[in-house]
Amino acid sequence: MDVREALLKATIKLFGEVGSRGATTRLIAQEAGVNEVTLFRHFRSKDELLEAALQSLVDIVSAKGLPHNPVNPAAELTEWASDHHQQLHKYRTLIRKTMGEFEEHPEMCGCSMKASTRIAADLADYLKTLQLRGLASSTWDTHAAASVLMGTLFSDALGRDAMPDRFPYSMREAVDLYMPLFLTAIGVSPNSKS
Amino acid sequence: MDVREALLKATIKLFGEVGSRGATTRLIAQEAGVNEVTLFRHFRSKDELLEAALQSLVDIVSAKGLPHNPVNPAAELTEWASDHHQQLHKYRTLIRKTMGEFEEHPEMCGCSMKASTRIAADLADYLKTLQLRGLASSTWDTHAAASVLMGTLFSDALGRDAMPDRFPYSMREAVDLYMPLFLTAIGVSPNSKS
DNA sequence: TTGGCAAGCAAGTAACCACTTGCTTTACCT
DNA sequence: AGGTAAAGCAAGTGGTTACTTGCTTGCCAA
Repeated sequence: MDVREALLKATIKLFGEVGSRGATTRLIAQEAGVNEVTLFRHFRSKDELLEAALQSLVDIVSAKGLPHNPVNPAAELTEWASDHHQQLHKYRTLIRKTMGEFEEHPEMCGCSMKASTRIAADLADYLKTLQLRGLASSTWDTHAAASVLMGTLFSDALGRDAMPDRFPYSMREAVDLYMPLFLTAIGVSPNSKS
Repeated sequence: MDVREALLKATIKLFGEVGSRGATTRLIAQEAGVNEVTLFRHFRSKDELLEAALQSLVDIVSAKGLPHNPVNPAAELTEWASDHHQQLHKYRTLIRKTMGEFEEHPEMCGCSMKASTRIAADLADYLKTLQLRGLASSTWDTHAAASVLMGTLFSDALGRDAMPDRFPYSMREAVDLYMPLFLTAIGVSPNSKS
């Protein structure tokens, strides 16, 4: 397998476990199964490696999008939320580290932040379409509603393992508990079927 | 002023800025205006200092509670949310670092997690009371509803500075945009006045 | 005046870090 | 067989880290 790819993969894994300062070049090289010197032959510095690793991850993780033409808002939003929730949970340790190091490595975190911003914009667009077509009530702000749903999923996926008492229901039940609340909030009938 | 207190304060400030690995004993001592050796005369190790510092902070930060007897749910929840939102935003860098180092220092983060869990339980209790007294609908789970509100405020307070595009409204407007959505979700009239 | 305690200060220790250098080995291509 | 490029390996460099040691200074009370 490609050495460069193995280094990127090892970097992502270790970064998620011990952060950028804990992920030493020695550990990364060992995890990738290559010599430490080889690491510096492929990347000029550790910072360059970190940035490339996070960038490669953002390229890989492309979330499923919402349909451009809403047909069954309740079903479409629920499926989207479930998928987004799982993605967040899968990368929760990485996301936590990235957030924690935002002040120190803003350029490194920038790419993941952009991904999140794009997803939020897509969701807000979808919600706007629902309003325009009369499939939802029009008394609320689309960006605010998108923040409510994404914030709920985000804090659940990231806080669930650290604070089990705060989430006394399984990951699978979670979305089913959140969605009726959200759909009621935006005035979409939870029972509609196509 | 007390040396020990100055060290705790400096530790909290630096931890919020550069994390536990970045907050070196040299920096902490310099920030506190004492000699580095003095630091080790007051605390056996850096870890002991970090734990004491976070513990002291949790003792200081005691959030305003919700009333035991709901009178005006919309007003009471809005005031509580605004207060909680401001607290989260004030300590956002510290919270980010704490989350990022959860895997490495679980015992250190445990105290702040407990605080969050207690606040969530209080909110869930309040919401349960609303249901029992017929002040809200009863079709939703109280813990899930608490997670929706707290998750929304949490991700806004922590993500606002990193992703300004995702939150195209000011911090003061934010709660006013979120609350109508949440109150609608739990079946509380947003317009009720006492 | 004297004793004790808290803090300052200079220096040092052992470990670890990112990164470099010089050289050898392996593998593949013609 | 021979040439080339990539990887391994041992060793080292300069810097930083947590933490220690030995000694001096200042202050307050008996």
